Amino acid sequence: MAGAERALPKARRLPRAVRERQMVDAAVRCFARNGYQAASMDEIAESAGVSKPLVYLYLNSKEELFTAVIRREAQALLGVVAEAVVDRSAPPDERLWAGLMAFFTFAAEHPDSWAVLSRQARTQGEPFAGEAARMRDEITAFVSGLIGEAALEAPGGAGITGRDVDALAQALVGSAESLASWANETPGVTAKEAAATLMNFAWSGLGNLMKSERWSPR
Amino acid sequence: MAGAERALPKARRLPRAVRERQMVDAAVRCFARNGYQAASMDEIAESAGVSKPLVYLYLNSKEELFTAVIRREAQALLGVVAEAVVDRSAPPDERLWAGLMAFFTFAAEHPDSWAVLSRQARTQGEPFAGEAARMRDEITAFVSGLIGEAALEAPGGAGITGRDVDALAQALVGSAESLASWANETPGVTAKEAAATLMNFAWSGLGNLMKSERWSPR
Amino acid sequence: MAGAERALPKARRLPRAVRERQMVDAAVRCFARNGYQAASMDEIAESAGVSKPLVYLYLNSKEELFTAVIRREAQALLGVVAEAVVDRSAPPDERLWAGLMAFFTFAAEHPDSWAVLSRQARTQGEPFAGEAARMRDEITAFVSGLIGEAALEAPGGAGITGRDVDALAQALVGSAESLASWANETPGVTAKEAAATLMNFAWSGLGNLMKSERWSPR
Amino acid sequence: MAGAERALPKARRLPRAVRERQMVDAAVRCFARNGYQAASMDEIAESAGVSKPLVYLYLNSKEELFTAVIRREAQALLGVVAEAVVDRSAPPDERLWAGLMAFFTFAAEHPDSWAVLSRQARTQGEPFAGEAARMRDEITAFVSGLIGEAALEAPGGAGITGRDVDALAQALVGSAESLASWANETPGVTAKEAAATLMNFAWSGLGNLMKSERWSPR
DNA sequence: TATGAATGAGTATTCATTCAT
DNA sequence: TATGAATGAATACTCATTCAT
Repeated sequence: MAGAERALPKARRLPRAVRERQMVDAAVRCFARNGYQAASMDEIAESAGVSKPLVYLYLNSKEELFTAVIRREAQALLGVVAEAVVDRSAPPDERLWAGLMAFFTFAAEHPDSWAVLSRQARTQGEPFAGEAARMRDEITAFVSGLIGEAALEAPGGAGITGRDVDALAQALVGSAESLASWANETPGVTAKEAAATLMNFAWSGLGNLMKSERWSPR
Repeated sequence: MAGAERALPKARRLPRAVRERQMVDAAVRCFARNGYQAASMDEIAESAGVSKPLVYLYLNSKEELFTAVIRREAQALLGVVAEAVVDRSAPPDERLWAGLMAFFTFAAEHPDSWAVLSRQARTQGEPFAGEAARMRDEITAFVSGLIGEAALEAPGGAGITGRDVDALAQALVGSAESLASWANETPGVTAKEAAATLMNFAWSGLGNLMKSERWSPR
Repeated sequence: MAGAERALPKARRLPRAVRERQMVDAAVRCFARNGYQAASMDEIAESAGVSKPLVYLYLNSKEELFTAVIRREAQALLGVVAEAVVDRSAPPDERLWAGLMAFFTFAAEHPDSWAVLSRQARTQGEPFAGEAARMRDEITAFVSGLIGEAALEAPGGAGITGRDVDALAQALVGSAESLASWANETPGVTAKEAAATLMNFAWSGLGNLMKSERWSPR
Repeated sequence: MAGAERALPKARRLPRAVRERQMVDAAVRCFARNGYQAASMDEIAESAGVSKPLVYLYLNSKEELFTAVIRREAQALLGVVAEAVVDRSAPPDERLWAGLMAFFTFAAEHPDSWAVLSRQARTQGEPFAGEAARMRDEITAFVSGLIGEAALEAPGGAGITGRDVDALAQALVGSAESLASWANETPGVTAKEAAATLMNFAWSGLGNLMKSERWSPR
């Protein structure tokens, strides 16, 4: 009983930067659980422990808040992946492995972030749309690059066209997304397992492609 | 008085089944373009050429309408794929190829249907959630089956566990989804190309796996 | 007690046109008493005996509702004035008298209408602005016409320029506005008195002007 | 450390009177452009170059701030007009002329002040209402006095009643208001022109009245 | 079978105002 | 003297849903 004469449950008068972070954190949670439309500003404000006007004072609108969320989380995700693959002297398969590990680890450690990003990555109707899609494109482009590099090293270029590369990148990114979400909702699946599955699935397939061992109908 | 005093410009008094189909068609369009939350019942009713109360009379609620949409479209998609792979005597790779062709063809021919299905397939927050997820699970299970079969035929089972199989199925389904959406929004990409990409990407990868040629870190 | 088994205080299910009129009526009252900004849609809906959504269904927005109000009331006012002065063969003073009588009578009989119109007639900041100002300009132009006619008949045109005419019209309209509002808030002042005051004030002044009896400083 | 370590870019710590003037100045601008309701305290504080709490510290509330604005501007307007007509030995027409010149000059030189005053002069709904109306009444009373004086000098009193005088004053004030606003929004119209128009319009009309030359219907 | 009329319950957003320093 | 941080209360507008016919 001594001390603590009025337990202050909600820390008040915090500096703007701190409050702003709290708000975006809350928004990540809410958008992750309900999606953009169904999440309400009331809910977000309450979840952040502040009043609605303060959210508007700092973040201006639901749309800007969402944009801030996507940007921050996308930046974080891209950041860890980029750092993992930064060593350009490493062989492509090791770079891919490192990137995948970083990616699956991020998704596992920040399930809400991943939920927001993946949910919105393919949504087009919304007024903002692009923000998340842009990040996906960035990742896809990076993967395209990796695959392209590998193709160049292949004996005879393996007859792989630019569109082939794009399509393969789409496939690879799609399977990574799918695996990440599945891993998050399936108890006991680790980031390493997910990465290994994808590595095996993808890399050996790509390897065969590079050796011109293509499957064709009939 | 004699003769057509009611000049039915908008065909009225149609049998229930027909009206219902019109409504679900309209709903597919609207949900595809705007998503579940942003699509409005007003919009759907107008797009179907009927009054709102009629929509409620036949479909009861927005949620049930959406469920009906997902069910019908999922059924259609599953139907064409199932029919394509029905010949259990065919070799697994040919069955997979046939299934992929059916899948990508459906997605290409019914872009709105595919948009609704894929957009909702991984959404969890909504009150209904399951409907679309259920279909995805069904497809994934079928793919798991195919992969499992292949593993059994492999010399020594190749040391592939049940969860390996599930993970591979998730990866495969994810890449199919990603490729389908990419194909739909990229002019000039045909269903056959998409299917071929995936077949090469996946099947050879799987083939290597079966031969125990696994990639592992270090 | 007999009969009236469930006194229906609010007539329900009225045809759209009727409801719409009720709403605009209510809006006239509210805008008159509180001005555009301070009047709330809740208040207007309640005053009209309907729910807010119905107001929006029929009138679309506060701005459109206000525009509808101004348009309807301005039309009504212009209508009675125009009808009063329609006989172009009558001498100008009689036409002016008839117009003033019509104007002051309208203002007296529809004090709310007059309040809305006069309050908004000179407001410029609002997003719509023009609607009411347009009506004032129309009236002013008509008065300009009358004065211009009179000037033409004057011996030697009396040296009156176009801008003189405009200025005189502004003065005349301003005094009419002022008198109308004063009459409405001063018990016992009739429309006829107000019209007579203005007629004397204005017409004789104009008469002198026409005779070139101008006042000048020094 | 030595020397100007506080480089006060925005002059800070000003004496209260100065700050207060800045705030009221800013308020005049904002209220003039947007009206009472639409002007926001944020806007006013920013326009005054101070923080909102300071505005509240000095002016207490939006309503009091507005009252302060009206009072100051009305005082200023009344002041210049009163000074212009102070010579009670001058003939009435010259006093009126001097008053009108002062009025139109003020309106032209302080368009924002005039905008606030005229916009609010006839507004009744607002909670304060009176402040601006009071000033108008004061001016009207003064004009009434002038007209009454003239009537007394007229041969036989010209049969002019007290209410006639009030009505004429309303008309005169109304036309002055209208002309002032018109002059402010019409490029090239000078205060002198406006005053001359009104003088001619009004004074000759009044003169006729005094000579019992009344217009009457029929 | 079909609809025009109507609303309860929200949602994003804004604003005057105050507290703690 | 001066302000950054914070909010209660309102406001315009929307939407899924139902009633009466």
